[in-house]
Amino acid sequence: MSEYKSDFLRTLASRGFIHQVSEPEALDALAQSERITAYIGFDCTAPSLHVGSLLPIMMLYWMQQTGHQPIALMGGGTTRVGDPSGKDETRQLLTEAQIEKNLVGLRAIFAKFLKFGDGPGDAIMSNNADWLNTLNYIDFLREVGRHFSINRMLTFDSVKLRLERQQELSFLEFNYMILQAYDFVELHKRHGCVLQMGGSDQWGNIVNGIDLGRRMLGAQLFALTSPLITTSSGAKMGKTAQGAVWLDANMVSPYDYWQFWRNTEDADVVRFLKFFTVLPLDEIGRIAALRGAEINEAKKILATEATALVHGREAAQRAEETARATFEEGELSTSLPTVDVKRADLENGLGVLAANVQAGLVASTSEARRQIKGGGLKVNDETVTDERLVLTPKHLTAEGVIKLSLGKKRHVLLRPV
RNA sequence: GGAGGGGUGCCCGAGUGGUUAAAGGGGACGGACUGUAAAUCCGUUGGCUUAGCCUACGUUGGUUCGAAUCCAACCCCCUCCA
Repeated sequence: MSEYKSDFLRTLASRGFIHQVSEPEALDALAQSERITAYIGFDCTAPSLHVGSLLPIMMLYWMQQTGHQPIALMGGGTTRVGDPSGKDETRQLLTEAQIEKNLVGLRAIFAKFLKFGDGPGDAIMSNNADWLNTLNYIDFLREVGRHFSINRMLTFDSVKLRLERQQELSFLEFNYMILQAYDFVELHKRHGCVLQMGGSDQWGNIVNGIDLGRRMLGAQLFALTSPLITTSSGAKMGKTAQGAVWLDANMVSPYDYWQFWRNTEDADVVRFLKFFTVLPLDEIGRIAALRGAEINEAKKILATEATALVHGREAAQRAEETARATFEEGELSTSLPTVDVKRADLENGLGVLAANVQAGLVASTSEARRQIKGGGLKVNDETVTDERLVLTPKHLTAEGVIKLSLGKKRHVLLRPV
């Protein structure tokens, strides 16, 4: 771990980002002697990135911080093929228009973590559609395809798994690894990129790229993968009942984003501080000394720091303050997530069931009914016992809102307009 | 192309004519206990205008007082053979 001499690898290693590295000594020496360029590929199957993509983004961030050049590669071309790794079923294909739309959203997120530009060390955003879309099939087969052995490709986990389980693997998907390998070569030619990083499930794909680079160009390329992160209780990272935790404020509000981190399991706090904040390690070390209920303080730091990276310091502090007022003071904070209701509807009387559905706390009136039976719904902090309760302007608090709560953690304010 | 097996709720999986909105498990949500944690325990887990009604067991028809369960056709998946 600490035997790395370059800032780059030392930083990544000490914060827990490294799972496997190919030829670590050579890469370490290279990163020490010159500015290196590395890339990570992101697929654009969704309009935004979620917490699951944060880890690779942070790797690019640290890379730039330690004086190297990161490339965020958008898989505009490969998204049209679909990575079979780790999936049982063929992935749905997206139209070009959808992909194009998604790319716009992703760009905005990267800009928060990386400095883009034309200077040395400035980050580059690239799109593999630029070279994949115009490939000539026969030329490609002759130049690139000749270097791939089917015998060997069949031994890769991503392929082997599908074959063993007798699950369909289309020729289209089978080509994914070739295209990804080709990306690496192309980025080496264009930008002198020598390193591809990614999650540990990408190891095989990355190594393919290294091989191809050596065969086609005689270049020495490197691979670095990060561990697969799950929570301590084994759950996948970044999923909640409401779905993925997106990095786009319109999809997941800064307050909800803050709450996501605030609810981290005890055992994960230190690890997450290293991954998802940029706090120096000695400070994290001090935080790590907290025990028992004090860990709550660590979680607040994690939540605020992680939120600040994505949504800005101001929004993070506002989220922290909202949470403090709501949970610690038991006060009503008007900066809780708010849903508008028509004033006329309220004057006519709005059923609690419908109100909670509108607020998005429950998916259906049936669910609202069940939650009331289980004592899980509150109006202005009073448990609802009668599902026929009707909300009227009388329920408005001094602040002019009605507070609806599901369980202890989820609160929404209804505001008449 | 031939022979056999199978498609059930968010997922896995039982159910072979009636009290089946469908066992059991997982996940999820709520409650209790806590520290807005984990573990544990309890409850809930199709929808609606909820003492009732509607929709649901691959699709479409049929048999029957009554079907997830029986029949026919079709679609899809798997196993073995070619």
